[in-house]
Amino acid sequence: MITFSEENYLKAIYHLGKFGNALVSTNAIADKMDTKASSVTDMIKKLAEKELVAYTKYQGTTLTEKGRLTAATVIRKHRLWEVFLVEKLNFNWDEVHEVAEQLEHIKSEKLINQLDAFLEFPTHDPHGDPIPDKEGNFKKTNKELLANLAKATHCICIGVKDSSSEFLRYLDKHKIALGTAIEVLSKETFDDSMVIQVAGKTLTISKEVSNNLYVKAQ
Amino acid sequence: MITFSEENYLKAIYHLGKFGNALVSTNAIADKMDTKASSVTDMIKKLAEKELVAYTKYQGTTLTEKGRLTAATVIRKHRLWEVFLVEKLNFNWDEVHEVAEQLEHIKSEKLINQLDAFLEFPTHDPHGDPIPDKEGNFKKTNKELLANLAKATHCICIGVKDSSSEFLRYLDKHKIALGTAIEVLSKETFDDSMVIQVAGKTLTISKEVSNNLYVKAQ
DNA sequence: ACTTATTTTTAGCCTTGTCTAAAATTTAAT
DNA sequence: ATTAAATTTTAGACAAGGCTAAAAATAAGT
Ligand SMILES: [Mn+2]
Ligand SMILES: [Mn+2]
Ligand SMILES: [Mn+2]
Ligand SMILES: [Mn+2]
Repeated sequence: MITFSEENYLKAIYHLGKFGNALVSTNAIADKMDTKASSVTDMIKKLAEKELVAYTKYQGTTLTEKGRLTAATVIRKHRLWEVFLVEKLNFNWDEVHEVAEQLEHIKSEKLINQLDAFLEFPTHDPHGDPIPDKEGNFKKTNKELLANLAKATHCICIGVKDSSSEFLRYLDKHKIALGTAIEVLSKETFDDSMVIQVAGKTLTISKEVSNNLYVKAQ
Repeated sequence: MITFSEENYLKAIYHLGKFGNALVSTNAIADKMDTKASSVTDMIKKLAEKELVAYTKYQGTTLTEKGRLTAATVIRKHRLWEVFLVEKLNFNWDEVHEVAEQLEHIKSEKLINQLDAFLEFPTHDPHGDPIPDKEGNFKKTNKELLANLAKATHCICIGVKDSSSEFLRYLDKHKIALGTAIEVLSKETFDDSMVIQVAGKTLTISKEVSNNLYVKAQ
């Protein structure tokens, strides 16, 4: 039986290691998990013992196939629950993450598959992140950061990089949601700010904003 | 912050102590929790420290008002989730308990209130048990055991005492569900078996069955 | 190449929740 | 009223998951 803590470590390694491939450092994990490097070393040993990660002292850690699938399944559950909270329980997209962090650890294959069906097999969560299938796979959509678009480009918002409550509520305030059409009116080279057209109004946004909005060019 | 384990102990004490009133023995808790008396003593001390139970050495334990409310809230969550699983995710009534044991520990007031609304404020779970409100209260319906009914009585099944998978599947097999009309055709004094009329057929049931079916006489 | 800085691991300790075995207390039986 | 039986608590141990401080290994700087 895998513990909540083990699942959280696997998820962190998955994200840090670009979906399970790259070597991840002990400190990077400690940072992400908000814990100490010594605690990470201890846990990595347990995960290696269970063959969920491959670990060589001082060199770093990667997920095994078994670890990758476990991590992807936790992420699948997290994102499906986020969809449930927004679509069925009227949560706002900035309120779901904390609850999903708990729900993602519920163990029941039937539960998650029925939930998936109940939600009509969503492909993305409320923040635009893809939902892995049962095998832990998902097609990666070609999204790009709004910051990288040229002047006069038309695009549609399809996701957020930063999904903090503060950023999401900023977007709410300015009527930017997934699916919202955006046009780049101008870019300021000095501070990388942008003037965009959104929801019938023009809006000046900082590079912090444009660097955290994923869009699909039209 | 209250732990999963603490919540489970409170729930056990709540059930054993008739909703929080009576004094509960250490052994009774150990039995119900499938643990050892020494572990119970340790935990009781922690709960007493947190003022969730009142405890005097060798005498037994009762819930405080704070403990009673905490226990009732966990039970509220458990039963709401059971309704969700049956009503929305097509679980059978014998499949929900294990998953609800996990879901009942999720911490989010908004989650449980929105779930309650989404389910349209159900009053009973799939086994006929009442769902406490936010204050931990519920009106107790006057149900009685089928075993106690006299010959020729008409009644409706409104709950199960034993909610084990085995018993529930036995009921499924014989088309007995919540709401099903039952008539007592005869009672055998020798072994307390009964012949009943249900779903258009006559059926002989043992005292193990009639002692575990709650009904409302018509 | 050698020294310094950074990263990582080890060693030892703590808390939570569990256990077994022994001691203390209460209850039951003569 | 004693003695025996059952219940409950204490003492001491352990595994999981965390911590701090010190040691070891790797990486960087001159
Ligand atoms: Mn999230
Ligand atoms: Mn998300
Ligand atoms: Mn249940
Ligand atoms: Mn139930």
